[in-house]
Amino acid sequence: MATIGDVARVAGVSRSTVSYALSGKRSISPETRRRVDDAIRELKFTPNAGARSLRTAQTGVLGLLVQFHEDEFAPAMLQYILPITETARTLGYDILMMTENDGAEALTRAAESGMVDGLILLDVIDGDPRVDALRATHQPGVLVGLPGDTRGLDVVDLDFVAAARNLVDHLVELGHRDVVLVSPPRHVFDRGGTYSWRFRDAAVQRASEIGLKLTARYGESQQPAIDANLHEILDESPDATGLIMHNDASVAALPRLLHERGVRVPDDLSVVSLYSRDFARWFSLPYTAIESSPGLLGKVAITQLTQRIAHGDDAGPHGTRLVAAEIVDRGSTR
Amino acid sequence: MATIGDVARVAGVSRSTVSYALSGKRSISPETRRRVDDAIRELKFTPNAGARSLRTAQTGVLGLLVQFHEDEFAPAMLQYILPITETARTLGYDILMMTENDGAEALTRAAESGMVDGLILLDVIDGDPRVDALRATHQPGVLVGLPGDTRGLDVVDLDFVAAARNLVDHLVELGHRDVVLVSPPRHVFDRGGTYSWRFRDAAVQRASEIGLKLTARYGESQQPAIDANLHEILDESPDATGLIMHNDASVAALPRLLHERGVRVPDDLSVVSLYSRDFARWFSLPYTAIESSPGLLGKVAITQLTQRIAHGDDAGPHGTRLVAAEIVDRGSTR
DNA sequence: CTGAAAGCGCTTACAG
DNA sequence: CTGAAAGCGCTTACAG
Repeated sequence: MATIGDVARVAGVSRSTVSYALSGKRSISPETRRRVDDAIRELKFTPNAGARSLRTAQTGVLGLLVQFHEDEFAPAMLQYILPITETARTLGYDILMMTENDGAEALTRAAESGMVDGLILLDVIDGDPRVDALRATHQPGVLVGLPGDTRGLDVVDLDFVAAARNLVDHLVELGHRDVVLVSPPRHVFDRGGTYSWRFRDAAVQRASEIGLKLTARYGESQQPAIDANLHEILDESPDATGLIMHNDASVAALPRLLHERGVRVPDDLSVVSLYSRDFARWFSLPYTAIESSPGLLGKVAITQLTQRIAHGDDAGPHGTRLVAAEIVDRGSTR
Repeated sequence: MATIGDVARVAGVSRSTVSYALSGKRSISPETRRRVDDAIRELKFTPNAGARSLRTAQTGVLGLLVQFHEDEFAPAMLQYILPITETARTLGYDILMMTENDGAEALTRAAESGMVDGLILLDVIDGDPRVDALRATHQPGVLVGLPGDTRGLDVVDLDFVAAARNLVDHLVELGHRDVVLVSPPRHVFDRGGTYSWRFRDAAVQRASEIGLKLTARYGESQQPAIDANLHEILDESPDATGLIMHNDASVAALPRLLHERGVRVPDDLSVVSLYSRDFARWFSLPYTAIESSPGLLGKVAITQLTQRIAHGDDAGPHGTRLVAAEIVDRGSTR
């Protein structure tokens, strides 16, 4: 592998000139520039990342901390990972992906060893140990998912409160009076997945405000429990005319299950949910839904993080950005 | 951030002693060791990754090149990414994930800049430009997916030939005489996805050897084309009693579609396929299938790669490892 | 069992 | 417009 010294020798200039030609941080005569460029091309020179990061204390790498919970639906995670990786690259960063169970330890290791310039925490929950680890490192970081205590943190999440209200209003406007909500599994509530109760509590409150009967139930995330749970829920609310699905694994199973029960959508039952366009495509889901916007969330998160890396506290106050909840009408309600 | 010099000062020893205490490459007196360990703990010292990689020319990072084709089923990719990341960590490596469209350029950039010790190419096709780029870098690499020319390469893939034979034999043993195969979309064949024709050609050949009528059809990978395509295929082979699904997106849609058509499995139709246990779980797929073993493939690939990194050509001859195709009986045939 | 020193490949203040 | 030199934080041959 060629070094900057090799390039300097071939071009007949000093190493600093090669470095400045690369960075553009001072002006170079056209003739010198040409010779340097030729030498770089001839030697296929690429600056060594380790040396550069040692000198500049910048790596051009962001650490992405992904966690997989048994009670969550793994394929949904990919929707977030991909746009994050792509947005990062657009801004000149690569992604170091860390999937360890002990996310706090992984985060600390990446930060303390200077492997990354910043950190993205995916699927953050209330009381998430990674958040304490992030605070301890003094590294720039951004959370996707809202914890309880956000002091001093940059956070991005979907506006689940607005999402729940929108869906409730949508059904009420169509004349529904008896609706069932299928939430994430109870275990998600218990371990601090704030999106679960933010959505449910907002739906319950909105329903009571406008006189809708709303029955909130826990869903499941693993077969065969999903099917049994959905059958039970539907059996126990025979008069419900609307169904709000806030559960990835359950809504993915719903089309087949409703077909088995002979329930037609929207003729017999109006169904609304919350998921992304990609998710709808992968699972052939035909329901009107709040767009969960993983691509936008990833983009906002990475943009915020890179500005924090570049400007520190001058990038503005730390805070929470809730992405607006927009409804995509797929005709599954009436 | 504390440096090795800070630790040395606090412990009252030289920097080399701290370094050797860390690496264990020479013996240290118990008393010195204690003082060094105390200082490391006190200062929360973690060696700087950039400095270490500059000195040792080793990064402890592997580059993972992921590609997303429009004609493939994205959620299936996660099955490979996760076990690769986890196996790598077990062996002391982190994963730099690269998803650029121009995979060859990304690979070259990662390798030439010395960001990684080795490369994993996911979903390799025949004529894959990343393979040429890999050869040019002289970096250790492993391919998941079999290209046409494997000279000098370490390759890991599922044994699709054995998989196809197993499934054909399984159906024939049960007495089936007329079977339909749904392959990946035509576009996957055209762009060099060797798994598509390795599986199809082996199935066709095996069928002709043992006198089975086998109709091979192209599937689709995007709705609504998937449904239309499957309906057409089933309509045009009304006498077929068996169905071999070699198409992730189509098989994911099959349970609902068969239900809509009133086709019961296995009473009216025997169905076999090829996917992983995770995939079956995510999509509630009830079909007997060849286990595609993404976890095992990832593990074999990473193990092979790390040995190549450690021992170069002494790690044994370059070659192709085909993972055995095992059938998981889910009772969808008779 | 331990230390002083060289050097990995960059970037950048300093000097001209 | 350009160059010589220092130094980022490690590891390891060399010396004792």
